[in-house]
Amino acid sequence: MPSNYNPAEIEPKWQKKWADDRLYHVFEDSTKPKWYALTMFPYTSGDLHIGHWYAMAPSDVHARFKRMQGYNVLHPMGFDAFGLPAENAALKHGIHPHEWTMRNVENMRRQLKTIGAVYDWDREVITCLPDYYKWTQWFFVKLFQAGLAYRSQAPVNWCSNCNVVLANEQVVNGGCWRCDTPVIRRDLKQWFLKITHYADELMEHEGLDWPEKIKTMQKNWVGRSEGAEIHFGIERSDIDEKGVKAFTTRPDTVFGITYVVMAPEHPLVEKLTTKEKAEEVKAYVERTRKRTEIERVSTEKEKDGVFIGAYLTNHVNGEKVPVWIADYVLLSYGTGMVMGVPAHDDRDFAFARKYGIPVRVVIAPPDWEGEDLEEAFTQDGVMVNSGHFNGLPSEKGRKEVTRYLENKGWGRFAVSYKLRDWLISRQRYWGAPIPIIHCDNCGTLPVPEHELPVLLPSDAEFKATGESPLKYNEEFINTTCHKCKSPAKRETDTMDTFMCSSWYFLRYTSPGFDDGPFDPDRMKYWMPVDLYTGGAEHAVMHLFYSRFFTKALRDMGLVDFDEPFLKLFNQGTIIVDRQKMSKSRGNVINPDTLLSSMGADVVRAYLMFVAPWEQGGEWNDSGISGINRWLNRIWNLINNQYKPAENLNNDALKTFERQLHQTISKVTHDINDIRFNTMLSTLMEFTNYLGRVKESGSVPFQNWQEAIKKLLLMLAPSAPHMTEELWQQLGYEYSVHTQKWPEWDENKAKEEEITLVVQVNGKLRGKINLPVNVSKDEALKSAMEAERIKPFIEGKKVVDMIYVPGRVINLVVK
RNA sequence: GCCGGGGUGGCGGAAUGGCAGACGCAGCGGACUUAAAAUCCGCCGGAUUAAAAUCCGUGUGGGUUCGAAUCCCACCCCCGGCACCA
Repeated sequence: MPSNYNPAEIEPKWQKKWADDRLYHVFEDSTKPKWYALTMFPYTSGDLHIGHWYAMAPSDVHARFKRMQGYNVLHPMGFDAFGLPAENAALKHGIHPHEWTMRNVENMRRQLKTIGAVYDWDREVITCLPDYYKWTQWFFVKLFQAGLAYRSQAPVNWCSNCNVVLANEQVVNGGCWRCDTPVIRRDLKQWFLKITHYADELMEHEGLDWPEKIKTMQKNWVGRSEGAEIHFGIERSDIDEKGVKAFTTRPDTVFGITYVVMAPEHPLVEKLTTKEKAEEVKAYVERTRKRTEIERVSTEKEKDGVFIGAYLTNHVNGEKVPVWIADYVLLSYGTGMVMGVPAHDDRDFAFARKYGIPVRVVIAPPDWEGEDLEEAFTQDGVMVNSGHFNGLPSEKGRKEVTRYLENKGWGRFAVSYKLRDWLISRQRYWGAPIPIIHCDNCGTLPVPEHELPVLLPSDAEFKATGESPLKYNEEFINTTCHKCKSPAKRETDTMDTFMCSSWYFLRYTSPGFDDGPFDPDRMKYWMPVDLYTGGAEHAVMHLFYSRFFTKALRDMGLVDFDEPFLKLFNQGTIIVDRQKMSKSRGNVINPDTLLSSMGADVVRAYLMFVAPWEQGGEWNDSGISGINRWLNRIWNLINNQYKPAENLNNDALKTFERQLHQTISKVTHDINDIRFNTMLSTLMEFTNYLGRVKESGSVPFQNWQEAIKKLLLMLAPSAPHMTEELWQQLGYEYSVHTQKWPEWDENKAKEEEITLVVQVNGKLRGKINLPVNVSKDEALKSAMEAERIKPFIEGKKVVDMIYVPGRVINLVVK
């Protein structure tokens, strides 16, 4: 009596057996090539939704495929467990962040297990546990010792809702990346990591198989521009400074400078401002301070500014140029001051018009005869009104002028970057404490290695006041200086959670290792990651930071590679009702209920089938039933006895073999190239074909059984539970997941007959079947003689014949 | 504004210079059933048509080619990213 496909019964059964047998236990096996397949680990938000499945299930399919191909595959899973939501939940519900987080870990681990992935849970990593964050702190100390971590007073991004500072990368459209609250500027003493040290290297993606999009985003984020720093003279007896610098990419326009603009926060503004202007300037600076980043950088807003009464000397022509301040000039970029060349910059042009500042043309537009400009001319041209540089093309002028300035001591070649150092201190509780002590005698000292971890006290009051909760924990804050033994204070800020995720992929290679963050030998065996999959939203956050970490570790001699992730793949997003899934919209698809009705295998396959993985797709309840029907069809195909017909012929068998081998070839290519949707449709087509063969019984039992076996092997990565069950029913040796991936025979896959499309004047008029080795002349002859074609060429002159072997014949007639 | 990606039946999508719409969903018709569900079979871009067949059809307009969804130019729309970076 054939059984029914009942995933609710077989899936838990096999998951338990695989776990009991440690089927997916991974160790360093030097006899096999290694494959490190990494999926971005989830944040411990509480519930796994279908979006998580969309990230995890297809990557598991690919990892399983690699296993069957003979690779020693590491495909680990863990939890990004520090972070604000834990603290917010604590404030809201009165649960301790640790308890909230670990409860979520429990639940999510349970849910992750239902996916049926090859995760080796012995390698699980949880970033909020002391045996992990000890090493996060250790890395901080190493970075500090290498001169890559420093503390500095600076204007920083502040989210007034989260009560915390944000790194530049975490400000999205002028708002907080978590809650969208517009960020404001605050002057605070903060810890930074010197990511700018690697600016040039981070722009390069040499040898990396990454999406163009991400590479471009990272390049733009670094924002390298070449130009010059130009000095201006301060000729004032009441001021010590003799000069001030501006950065420009257009040194060829220095003769066109008619004013300069400083950022309102520029340190010289107060000194330079004249008495008469003091009040006006002060008001403008105040207003700038209060503005959110969004208001300040909005391109919609008309630029405004204030003349501060002072003048600087433009060395190239000795002119005195007025000094303005305007909030569109940012202290954080370049030198915090720009030269104003209205004739050749759109912003300067608008600014000069508004305030009646003269416009002087120094790069002649084509056919220019000295008339006033209607708009700024920003392209290249010939230099005019520029002393002895007149007549020089502006492109050359950029170099010549800079060289001239350098000789005179009035400037130099310079490179400027948009990238800022990574701000990593956070004024919150739920993070790894920064392992630093402040001693009145010895200054700022890193905690010695043997004293790590600096444990996060469990009894801190975590009110979101904008100050570090640890500040008020006497027991935590008071310590002894290990150098001079006098009382000292601990640093009370915690680290950005992106610190934790910048090295977790190294920890997976040797979890539990006690003598360092990772076992150097095992790390060397597995790293770098061969395939990293996850969302594109981490382009200039996690992915960027991880590359920085790797390069810093390389320079410390801890790793010997330059890049952590060789191939990167970004999956798309699953949407519901044309919207992104989210709790607040109430459109979250809960995998748990799907599992009881259809099973994990159906959900896995549906997610891969719905659209190309990189594109993402819409969740559709009736769409998934198509996959459910298909898996049931396979189940029934195998559970109902196959009966060969009485008279078998060899041609039918040849066709059968050809179908099988073509399927293996197509499926292998598709799964290898991460084209899961077409891989599954190929398997569906083959299933439909097998259904017809079964009806006719046209091949011997032996061949049928062999084809079924290969079908199961090809389906095993996608539907691991069902195939394991059927594999066992057919009496094959446990487990289907330790079998070899089937191979195809090119000879058996080859077509014996080809179908040639026959066109007349480019229009399809018929098809002819011919042997594979047909000659050109024979093919053309057959085409002209075909019944369907004759009417179209009769009475006309054939002027050309195009023949593409195996594909098409095109008869051009007049 | 700039930089990516995209626009194909009722829907998700396939085909990246050679048969447009594979595969699946939905729909329609039929078989089985007392009936329904499930399953199986057939049809399923539009127009003309009894049918055969023909014509039209891949965002819009042009071009290259024997031949274009695919390549080139211009434009429109959608999605993602960046956006006073001097």
